[in-house]
Amino acid sequence: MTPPETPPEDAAAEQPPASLWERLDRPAPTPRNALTPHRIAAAAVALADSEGLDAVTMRRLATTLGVAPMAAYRYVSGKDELLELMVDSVYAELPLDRSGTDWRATMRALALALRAMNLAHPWTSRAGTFALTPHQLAVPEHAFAALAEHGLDADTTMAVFRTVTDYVRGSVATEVALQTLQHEKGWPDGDAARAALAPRMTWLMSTGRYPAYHRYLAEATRKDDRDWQFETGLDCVLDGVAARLGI
Amino acid sequence: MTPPETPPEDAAAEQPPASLWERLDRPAPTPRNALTPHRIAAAAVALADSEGLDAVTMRRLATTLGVAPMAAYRYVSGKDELLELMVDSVYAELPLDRSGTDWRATMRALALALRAMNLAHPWTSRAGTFALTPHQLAVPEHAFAALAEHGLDADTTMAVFRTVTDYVRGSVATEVALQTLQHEKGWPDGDAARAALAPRMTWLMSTGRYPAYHRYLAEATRKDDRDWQFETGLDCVLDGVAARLGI
DNA sequence: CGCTGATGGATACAACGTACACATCGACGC
DNA sequence: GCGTCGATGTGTACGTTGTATCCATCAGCG
Repeated sequence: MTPPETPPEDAAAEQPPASLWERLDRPAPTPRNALTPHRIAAAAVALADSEGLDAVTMRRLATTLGVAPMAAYRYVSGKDELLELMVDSVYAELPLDRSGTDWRATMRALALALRAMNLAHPWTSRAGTFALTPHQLAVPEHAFAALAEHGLDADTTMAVFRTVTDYVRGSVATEVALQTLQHEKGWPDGDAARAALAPRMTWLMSTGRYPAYHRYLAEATRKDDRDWQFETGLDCVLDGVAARLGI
Repeated sequence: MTPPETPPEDAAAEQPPASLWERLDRPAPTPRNALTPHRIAAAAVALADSEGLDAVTMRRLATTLGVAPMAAYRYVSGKDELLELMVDSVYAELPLDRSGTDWRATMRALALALRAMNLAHPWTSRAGTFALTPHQLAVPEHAFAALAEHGLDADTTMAVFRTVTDYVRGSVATEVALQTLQHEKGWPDGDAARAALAPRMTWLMSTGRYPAYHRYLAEATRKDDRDWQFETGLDCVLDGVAARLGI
């Protein structure tokens, strides 16, 4: 969308315009009582948590900060950077304690933590595909450290990491999509959701094109046990990784 | 967002207003030379394929159809339904040939087909989280049929399906996010992307907080071999499923 | 005390989704 | 043959969004 990035660097410094994260690290030139990237991010995250990502509007955000609509643009180049900031601030909460346990326990704990994070902030699975922020980078760092002692080459290490986290990402995306739908339609639980979806589902089943799925609907008993579903899949993935890599 | 759905049903029929998919099945009451859901979906998909999901605007769409901005609303209740239609029409292309091969070959082929679909239509990983359309339902149906003969209970069957497809979804989401970024910034390949991201990355590495990741950057040789990455992870997942379920 | 650079405010614009009322056209009963 | 009617597409309009641009204000320093 934006043209290939040609900042006007004829005037003063010739370094690129000090990326968001560099600016963030210096302690703010004039610490009045005012706006900071952290305050902005915190407000945006709170808004997204309570009313969904669509409620995060530059104007809404400015209102909750008690500030004019354009004020935040002093700290964030646009909405994209705001989203990066939000995602990074959520990743900052991830518990990455490097206990002395083995790689499998570490990866399993990481997977559970990532899922918990995504369920607490459901909008991350829509916003945070890949942003390369400091706290996001801490995740592979953490995993690589745990995997380092097994003599895997770099590519295989990454493959292990990606396999596990990609499963988590996909699983959580599915889960969050359903949870979000339930939430915004006001269905209290899985039964209510199924009741609301029943007409559509009944019609689909009446076409006779989905006999196996029909059987599933009739026989399944853990349709709402998301924890079991997630961990069953996760253990399969970890088994597979362990077996294929001989660790 | 929308109030809990109270269609005005005092007038004529008292059945719910004939869902999108029911309307789609009857061959269209007056087949003039005109707009149909299929034409609309095809135009929208073409637009999204060539210029990204953000280019799919009710107005843009109307223009490419040679029609007034509001015309499509006769066939689609709003943009959400348009997205459903788009996603369904893309799933319709999925090759789901039920060859006589075993479950593992079927699931592997399904995973590869899903990935190919998502790479051909990168916007699906942003739009199509869970929509319950006819052609989407055909995917679990296909998988369940292949898994039926192994005596798994319904919940376990679903777990197998979800484990594999969730891995695919997550993996493809990562891949597409990067590909999209590259595309919209105009970077021709992975090296160009790394070059463009170098300032940010250099700064991150210079903090010294990511030694393991730094080592990965230096040593990895298959950073751009997405096929290898995907299939390695996929085979891990399939191994794990097979081992844990004894099949 | 007056200057300067940083901070926030005000105004404005194009583009978006979509509600609503209107025009037009094909088909069918008389 | 003709008038009627329902289905299909048009025109206009409103509220909301992201953001560019210019202006007011204030802190801190000489």
